[in-house]
Amino acid sequence: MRTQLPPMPADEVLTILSPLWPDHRSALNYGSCFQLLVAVVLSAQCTDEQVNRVTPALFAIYPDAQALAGARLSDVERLVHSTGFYHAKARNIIASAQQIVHSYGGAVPEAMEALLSLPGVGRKTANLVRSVCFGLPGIIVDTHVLRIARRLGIAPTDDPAKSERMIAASLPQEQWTRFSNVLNRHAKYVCTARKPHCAECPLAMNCPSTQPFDQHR
DNA sequence: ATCCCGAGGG
DNA sequence: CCCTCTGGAT
Repeated sequence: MRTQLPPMPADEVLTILSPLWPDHRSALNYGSCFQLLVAVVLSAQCTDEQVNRVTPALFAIYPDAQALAGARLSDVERLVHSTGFYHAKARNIIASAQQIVHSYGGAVPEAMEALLSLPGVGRKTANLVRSVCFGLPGIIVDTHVLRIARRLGIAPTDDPAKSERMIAASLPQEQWTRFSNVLNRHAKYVCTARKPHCAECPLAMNCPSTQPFDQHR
């Protein structure tokens, strides 16, 4: 009964949504590239707001890689507890800090392979840090971008790595970062996971996932 | 009760 | 590819 629409071209989606989300800076609070890296690692399965609640105390005690590299696990665990996955996150940010100090002279590296070698840093975190700190292009596939790209038919997959490749292939490199940030915002606030606000979405008319009276995956 | 601004391990 | 890790939001 539902008419199946073809997927919208990625550049067309970006053209329509871009004016609606002019402010594309991260909602995370940080005072340096290292602090951003830590904040992004902490944001896994957690809201930015919750991360921003714990980072002031964390960064007051451990402002840089040097300081965090010498931290005690139990102290860091207590500080990041409310962000969830606290054991792994605490262990990972300490180990990453140690690796940054010992292998990269205390500065966050910009090479993709170097970032991916840091414990707790995957493609999403690496692409975001490269984008914000170094102005390098990358598709930042978080759960929001993954969901909206799937719904729009731009990247019909649940595999983030595959999604990243599909989106990258459908856009010129100079639009990668902008696409990531605009789609993240739109997915977070309009094309939401639980109850998408299709009535307020300028793409609804051409979206393969829009159903009569809303309601869908 | 179920889901969520990831990554690592089996 | 699947599973697990966690607290907080809904």
